[in-house]
Amino acid sequence: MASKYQEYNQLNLPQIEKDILAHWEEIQAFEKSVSIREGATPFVFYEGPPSANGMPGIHHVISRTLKDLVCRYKTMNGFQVKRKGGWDTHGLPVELGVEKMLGITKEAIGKTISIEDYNKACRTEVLKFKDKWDDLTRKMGYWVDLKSPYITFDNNYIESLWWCLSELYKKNLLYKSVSIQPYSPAAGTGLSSHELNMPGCYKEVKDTTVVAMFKAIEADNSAFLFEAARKIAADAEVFFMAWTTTPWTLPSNLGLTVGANIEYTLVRTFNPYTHLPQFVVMAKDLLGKYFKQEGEDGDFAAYNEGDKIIPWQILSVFKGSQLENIRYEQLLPYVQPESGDPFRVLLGDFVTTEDGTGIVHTAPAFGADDYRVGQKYDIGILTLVDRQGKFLDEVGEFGGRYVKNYKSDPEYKDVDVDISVKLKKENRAFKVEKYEHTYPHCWRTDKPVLYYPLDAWFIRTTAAKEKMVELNKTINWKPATTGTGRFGNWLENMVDWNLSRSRFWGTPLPVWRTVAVKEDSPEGAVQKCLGAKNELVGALLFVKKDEFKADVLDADSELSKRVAAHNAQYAGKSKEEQELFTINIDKVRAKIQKEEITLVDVALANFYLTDLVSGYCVAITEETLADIDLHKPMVDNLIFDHEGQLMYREPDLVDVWFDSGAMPYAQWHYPFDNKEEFAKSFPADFIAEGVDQTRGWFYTLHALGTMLFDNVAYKTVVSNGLVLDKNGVKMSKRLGNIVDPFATLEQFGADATRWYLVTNASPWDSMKFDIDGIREVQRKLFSTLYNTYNFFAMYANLDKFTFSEAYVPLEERPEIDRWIISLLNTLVKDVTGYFDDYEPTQAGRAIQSFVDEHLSNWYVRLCRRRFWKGEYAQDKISAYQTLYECLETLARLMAPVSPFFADWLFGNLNKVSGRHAEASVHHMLFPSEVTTAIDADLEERMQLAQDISSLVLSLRKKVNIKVRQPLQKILIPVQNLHIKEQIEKIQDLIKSEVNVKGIEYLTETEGFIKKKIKPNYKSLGGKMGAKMKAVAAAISAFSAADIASLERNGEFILQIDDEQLPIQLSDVEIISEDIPGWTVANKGALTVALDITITPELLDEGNARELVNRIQKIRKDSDFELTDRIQVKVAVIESLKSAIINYNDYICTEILADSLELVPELQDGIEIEVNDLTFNVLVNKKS
RNA sequence: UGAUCUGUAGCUCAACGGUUAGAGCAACUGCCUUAUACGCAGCAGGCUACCGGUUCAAAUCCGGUCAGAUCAACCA
Repeated sequence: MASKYQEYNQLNLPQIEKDILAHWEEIQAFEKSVSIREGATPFVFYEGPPSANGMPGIHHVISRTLKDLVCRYKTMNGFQVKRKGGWDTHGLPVELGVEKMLGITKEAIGKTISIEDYNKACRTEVLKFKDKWDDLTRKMGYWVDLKSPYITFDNNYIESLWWCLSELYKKNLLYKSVSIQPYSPAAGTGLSSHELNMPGCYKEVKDTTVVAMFKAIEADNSAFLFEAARKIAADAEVFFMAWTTTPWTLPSNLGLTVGANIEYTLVRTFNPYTHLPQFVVMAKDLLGKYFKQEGEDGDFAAYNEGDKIIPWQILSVFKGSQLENIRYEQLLPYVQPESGDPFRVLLGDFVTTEDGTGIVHTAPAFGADDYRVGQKYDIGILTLVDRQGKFLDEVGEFGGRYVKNYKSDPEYKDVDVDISVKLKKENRAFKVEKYEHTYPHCWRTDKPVLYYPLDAWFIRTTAAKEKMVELNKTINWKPATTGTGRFGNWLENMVDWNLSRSRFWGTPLPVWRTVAVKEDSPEGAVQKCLGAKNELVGALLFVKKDEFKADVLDADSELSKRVAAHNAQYAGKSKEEQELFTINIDKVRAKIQKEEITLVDVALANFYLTDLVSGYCVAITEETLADIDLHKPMVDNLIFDHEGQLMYREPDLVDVWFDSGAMPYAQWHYPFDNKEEFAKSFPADFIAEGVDQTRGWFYTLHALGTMLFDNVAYKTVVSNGLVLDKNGVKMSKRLGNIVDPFATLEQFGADATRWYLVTNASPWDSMKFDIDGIREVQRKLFSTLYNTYNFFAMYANLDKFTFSEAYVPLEERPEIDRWIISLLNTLVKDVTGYFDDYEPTQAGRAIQSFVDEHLSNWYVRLCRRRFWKGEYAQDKISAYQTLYECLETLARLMAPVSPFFADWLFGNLNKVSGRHAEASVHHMLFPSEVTTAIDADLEERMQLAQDISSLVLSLRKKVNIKVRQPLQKILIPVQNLHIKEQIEKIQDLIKSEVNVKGIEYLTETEGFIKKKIKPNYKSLGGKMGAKMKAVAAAISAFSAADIASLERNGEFILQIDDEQLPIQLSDVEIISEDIPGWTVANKGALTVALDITITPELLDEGNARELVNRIQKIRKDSDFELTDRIQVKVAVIESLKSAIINYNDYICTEILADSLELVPELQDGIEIEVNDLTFNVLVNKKS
């Protein structure tokens, strides 16, 4: 144990942190903080895995601070908080980074670079900055287990993911389906939503749009339309009008969708192009877009071609629901769908009347909504555009033409225009015009994207929607609005989760099928979904000889065996069939000798083993399982033999969000290992990430938790906002406004940075990061507290205070000690409440204001003398104990947010006092409030003391009398006895603080003091309601007599509009505004008057104090020790003579002088100035 | 385009529907200090983004508009 408190010259947070870090490592502080809670209730935390392929930024510091402080707080509350770290290692950002590094594009992968080499590059690249991340983690004081993190590319991790997928598969929640996805014909590839959201992808374009006319077919359900029309023209035809911005999708039209509750009209008019009489159906709300007001009910007979005003007339109005299933003639009858019942009117909830006609042209192949509603009504599908983006040959005169100018052909003619012209000519277009809107473009080719039907695997999240919504209600969201708003909304509008990614570096989908990779028509395919690695046993692995290092079966004989079995199937078949399907093993062997082609190529080439030309074929056994890497390309080379049919893996990878969403299970390699560990750690008590994860990690965790375990995955989730630069702009490399976290930590230290990030704004508000804010925190909080500690250390060392004396009972301590202890306990209560509520911002701010306003600038300032004057007796010990307790408690309160400084402070104190056995504050328990120490009255009167002092100081300033000049008295009018008693208890304090001799109270104030009355709106408002204004006016108009009457009787009857309204004393606030003849100041209801008469005695005392002040400065400038005794000579000045004589003792005591002499003249010495008089003093240290 | 969040002093943030919207930072003027810290007092600085509504009373509640941010997207 140290005998002295360490004293410091200057606060150096970064240095403190380096020392503490070393200390933590030495005592294994983090590991210990977990192990000492062995057996305690666990508090489960999940670490959202960061991706280490980018440098960490300052925004990572905020969310990690949040996570860390909660975990530390919970540990200090007695929970055991394990924190397994993790790395997110798959996914597009990694791949794009590698592509960029290698200077290649997606197309090159598998061609100029093997998938294997490419994935090898990803594997190393993804952890490129792991060291940097680890370094940041350490330096910022984030306690997380970095030694055994989960890594998403790990085989075990992937195996758990496979298990999850197979569970979903078993529950029929995993399925393959066509989905309409963004597709770039120019690049020949589907696009991820990420790619579609790259800046500049949505471009403003001008497209030719057309309102096409679909001819209704007369039948029972459409009779009501025709009836109305037939009254006017016996041969009337009725048309549905539908608008499209993509006329090229019209040949693929199979339906028209209307809103069930939208009102539609049948309108009689003329076609503006052909001028033929017409009966058309469209939404009532949109009539104004197509018909001029003046034409309504116009004269049809008088209409001539080319007339500007076209007459029109509403024949009937009806709901969209009445149109359901009415049939119409195909608009452009080039091709019919193979199945389904097309060309009907459908109902869809996505229809609006914001633009178009309220009738939506529906081509299931080219729109997600269209597809969905098409499925519902089984209208089939027509995909008349190929993957290059051109019409199929069957599409008549348009066959073979590109629907957009994908080849940058200068001669390109817009198909949309030609289709529109054709429709115009055929009397099938009502309006053709250019329309400007935004449309997504391929970021690579800059060409417009098509929505196109592509195969994909889905998780049927919609099946679990109800449950997910229900479970979400039990989650504690911070802030709550994110849970109900952004997240709740997202759940309500959920669609099935598209898992498929056509990439290379990721978790492979563990589904094998008996159909070749690119083969269509999967009808009758056999498929299986693996749920464990060992289910691969028995699969055949095709590899090049040097790729598989295991000691394997005789591959050749295995191959022969398989080929023989295969051929046996065709034993009884025709010769042609045998020739076509059986395999010549010798040919295969020959090819094996020469070529190196992977199995994927074979599979693509129709998977006949005759074309099998790769090197080796082995069957996987238990022994060789260990050598299987669960990534591409190896998994693609694994093939199952299903009764002679081969099963190939579905080529897709799984969305990386699945990786992270399954981390509660996969981090433990569940269910293969750690079953108990998992049971104890699911669900999480707490997670925290940025709001941008709402529909990412938060969603995938929730979805999988619900679908796999019928449970939430987390109980509390804190979503923090973004960190913006000081101008409110998102930080990005492009703008160069990234704040380097290392430089910040180096310069200001982690604690100041953490504190700033936590207290500046609520974590969920996006915050503008300004380095000056950190500087301020450092100065205001840490410097202040540091100085308070240093002040304590300095005197405690002199007095050898080590907290060895018995604890002085609170009731025996002076008022001010009890006050700060009371406040301290209030603080403990508040801070605990805030932390429990996941409101660290409020907690930090409360601590900050305690340190700054109360501890340093009131308690210490007022108690200074107690520390350096007088005997080492109860009062002094009480002061030391009080201050010590404040500092120690603060260290514990601050520990979650500023772990370094807190431990430093705690350590410094504890090393001397040895009060606690713990080697770190982080092993301590969080302080709990001592309710009995809280004294509301005491806190109130200290507030009064502070207010009164502040008022007196402002009065002094007004009349220009320095505080050092003592004054006789102050005068305080008091409304009631309680206030008077309160002030009396703290009057000594006020007197010394504002340097006055006495306080007088005015209780009988009537007639003497000028008073002002104000209505208390809050208490009156409820009673008076609408009469409030009149009441307030009446009260403001009170005379002094009225006020006196109210004060005397406690009640007053107001006369308002012949109504008598009683008011109570509590309904108003009465302020003593002025005391005639005195200098007065007010704050709220408090009034203080100051006697500014300076008697000769007071003047002497003031001068004496001035002199003390000057000599103290000399002592300090001369570098005397605090305890050095001195001798002083002063050159006499007449007006100061009496002061020096009368206050000689006082001065000597204050300046530790053995003698203070007046001499006529001084040659040497220092010139000083007191109240505009200059003279010399000589100060000598007594040797 | 939509959903969500945010918009208060030059800057960062406060303000149970209730008196004249407050603090800190920064600038200026003083004061206090045997704590290299700080504080106190004064002086400035505001159409609480804008427009409406509810209410005796709105920065606060409700609509709408605008701006910024995030996420999402099938937008005819």
